[in-house]
Amino acid sequence: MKIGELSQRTDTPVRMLRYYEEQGLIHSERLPNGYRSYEDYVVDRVRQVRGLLEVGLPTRIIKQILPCLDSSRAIYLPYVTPDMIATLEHERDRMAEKIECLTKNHRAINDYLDAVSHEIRAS
Amino acid sequence: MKIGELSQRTDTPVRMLRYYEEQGLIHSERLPNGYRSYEDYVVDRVRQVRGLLEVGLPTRIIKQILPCLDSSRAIYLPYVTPDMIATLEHERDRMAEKIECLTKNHRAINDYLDAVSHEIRAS
DNA sequence: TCAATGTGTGACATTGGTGTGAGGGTCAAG
DNA sequence: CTTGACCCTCACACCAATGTCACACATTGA
Repeated sequence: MKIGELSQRTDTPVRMLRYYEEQGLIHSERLPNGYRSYEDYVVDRVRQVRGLLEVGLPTRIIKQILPCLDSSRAIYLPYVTPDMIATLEHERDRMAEKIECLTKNHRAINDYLDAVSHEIRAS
Repeated sequence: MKIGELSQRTDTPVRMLRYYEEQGLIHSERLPNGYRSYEDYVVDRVRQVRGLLEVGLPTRIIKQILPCLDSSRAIYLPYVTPDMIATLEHERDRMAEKIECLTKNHRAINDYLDAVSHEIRAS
């Protein structure tokens, strides 16, 4: 597919798709006329990238961890440096913290909304 | 307490504390000499603010939802505009999405690390 | 063929969170 | 009284993600 379709299917500005490519997060072939051409799996990848960006990971980190999250999961041992392991462990732990924070606040908002709706019903 | 202590206790640059105040996220009294003076509860609030910032919420939104997350939770009905409710519901839903995204990726990293450690043991 | 739409590159602007430094008060300890 | 640590304000700088615009070429449909 071309960039416009990918943009629609991922609800992502074309500008950003080119940026993600520049940052090494997604890959495209080129058609004879120079247009970018994407494989289907890129749709999911873009969604994943956006998700990770939204929870505060910078592209630098996303680029590092993405290969490890590929569903076609063969482990390329040469990639597995102690450095990489450390990064992954660190990011995993940070994710756990974020999950905790979000869960807590999510619950608090929910509780509040519940309380408000009761309040309103009572008035 | 003064800003330096708050900074230490929250592991937050002084610069940022002043910024959060400017954005209306925390509050300080002033000592006679002009120094900021914080109540104890601000420590928790700063931690909460930082947590929310880390998961990608802008200060503008944090400012809106913070009052609803106060543990001393009396509902001030005048604050409860339909607008506000909509914002809260929206942010709550976004949080749920983020939790899902983080959980998925957290698990994937963990699985990967597990697989790697087995791989290493086997080699 | 013409107009509209899509794509390419490149450059510049903006925004939000953050860093940093200047210049100047406050205060406690020596 | 001086020194050093802390605080104040203000301003400028930085970075990453994103927006926007200009200009050119490609494609497609009327």
